[in-house]
Amino acid sequence: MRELAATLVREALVAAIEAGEVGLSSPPEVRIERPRDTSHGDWATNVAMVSAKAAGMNPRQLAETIAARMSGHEDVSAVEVAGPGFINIRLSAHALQRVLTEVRSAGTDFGRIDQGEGRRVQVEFVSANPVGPMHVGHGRWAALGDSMARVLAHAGWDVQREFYVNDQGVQMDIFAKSVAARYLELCGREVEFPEEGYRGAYITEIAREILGDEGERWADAEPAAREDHFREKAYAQVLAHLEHVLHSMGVDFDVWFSERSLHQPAEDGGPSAVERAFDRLREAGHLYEHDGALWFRSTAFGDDKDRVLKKADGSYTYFAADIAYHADKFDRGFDRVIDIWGADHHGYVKRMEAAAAALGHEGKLELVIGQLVNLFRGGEVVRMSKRTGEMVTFEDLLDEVGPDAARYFFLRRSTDQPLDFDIALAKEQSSDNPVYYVQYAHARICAILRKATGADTADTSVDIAATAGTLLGKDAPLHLLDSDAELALMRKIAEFPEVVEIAARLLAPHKLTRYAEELAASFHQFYTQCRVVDPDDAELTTARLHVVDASRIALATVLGLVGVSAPERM
RNA sequence: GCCCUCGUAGCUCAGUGGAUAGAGCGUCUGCCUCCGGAGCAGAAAGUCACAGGUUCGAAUCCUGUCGAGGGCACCA
Repeated sequence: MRELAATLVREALVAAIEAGEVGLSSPPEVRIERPRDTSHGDWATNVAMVSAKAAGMNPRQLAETIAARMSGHEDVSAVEVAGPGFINIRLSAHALQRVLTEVRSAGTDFGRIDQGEGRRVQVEFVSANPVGPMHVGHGRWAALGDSMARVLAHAGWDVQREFYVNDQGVQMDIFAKSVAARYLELCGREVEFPEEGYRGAYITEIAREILGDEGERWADAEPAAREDHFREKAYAQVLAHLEHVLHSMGVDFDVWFSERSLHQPAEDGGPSAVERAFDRLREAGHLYEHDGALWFRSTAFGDDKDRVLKKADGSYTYFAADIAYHADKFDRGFDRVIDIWGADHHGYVKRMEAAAAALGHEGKLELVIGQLVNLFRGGEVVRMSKRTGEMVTFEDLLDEVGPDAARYFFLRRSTDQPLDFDIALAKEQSSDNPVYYVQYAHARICAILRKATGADTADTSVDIAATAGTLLGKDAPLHLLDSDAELALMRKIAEFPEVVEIAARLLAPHKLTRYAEELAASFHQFYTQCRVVDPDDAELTTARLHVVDASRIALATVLGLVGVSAPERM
């Protein structure tokens, strides 16, 4: 639609130039935007204001000249000059009716655009430490990353989802020690629980499981051997659990990338990925030694201070592995590399950007910072304490509100805004709950389509998409669709490809939920004002069923990008 | 102290340098002989934190002040 409007303006401008009405050698780029106030029309352009000086005309005069050549076009119902020289364009009912046919032939491909042109993009997200349950923030980032991936794919990108597994380091060691301590307690031994150990009940459960599987034979083993064994067992179990929880919300990863692998020798026995990354930085002159440690001169790329990569004791910092990890991502040939991090990691942004630049990939890395989630229950803050272990995990939340409500609520706010998640509202089955509001519109549409078949509306075997296909032939009297409610609904449907474009470009999935609510509202308004199935008017019924079915497709498609189901009945 | 993010209606939040700043909730007033009322219509509600600057034009960009959250390890 935007392209249609731009083309209309461009053609009018070219015609005016050729007719000698406008003194321009070549037409300028035509920028089309949405007027903030819809009463100004569907589209507006400031092209007359931008090129007035070059044309030697005043902006309004130029605008009038262009507008005159646009009026009368079958896709334009009104064109007017406003303010300092805006050209406001209202598309005709004819142009909107044509969209219905496009939507219905596209099906779930509706809104697919070619922004990515098949280029490759990787989205890395969640990447929670596999040492315990995920918190609700992880849930938000999971929904965010997955929807981002879905909308990027819809916008023509070749997308890969990746989870970076921190399977090495201090956290893992503490984790192993914690499990070992619980195990020994279960064996009736006197043990001192590690100072910094994880005290969650799940640690004891893992220990109990090991005890059940392998008996007490580890009680008298060497502590180091015991911890090594427990670390592997416990970590594999937690990782499988994370995968399971994410999957139950419809989030699946293409790659689970192990941090540990970065430290292991290459397949040919050569240096590890970490050492190879060091070599690259060293050759480029970005490393130096100081106080027995190896430093990265990140200040050369805008960081606040230089960073240690290899400590004086010979061990590597987390950052060292992260540099190697990103070097590996770049080597894999992605055109874009997107990381979604929690707000608690945002202090890390500058040094990672510095590392990307030092590796010769400035601008290829996009760091998205997801703000945290505050849980409420009917307006009351849900208090959580890590110390006492009193907390609502992501899994708890999923169990309580279900995957649809969870995903929908996680995506209702812009990424850089902290999210207040009201558990009571998410469970409510009323119009106050936006996910029900949107899903209800879809179920209502399906009820109409069932009704239109004349079949038993209680028959659950009706295939809605197939029904709509057979019910509605290619030629329909769409010109009958000209009431305000019908036009408004068609406008909203036609807006969808634009929403995909913006959501993908700005990496902003909350545009999707917002659009879904607007579309649902347009549909409910249409429903209230226009009776669809009317035995006395077969023509109008057919035409309206076309809008209804196009609404169904648009709603189901946007919900698909959000990752929420589109129920045929509720 | 330094860095990052944020500050928009009573509340929760949209807003891509454009025109008279929008939506939901809440408050108030209405709409069911009719395809699903889990719906719809209407009303009231604003110093876009504040002060400068850039621009033909700023909620949006820049600087400063105030306020909120987060980050400032040879932790991850």
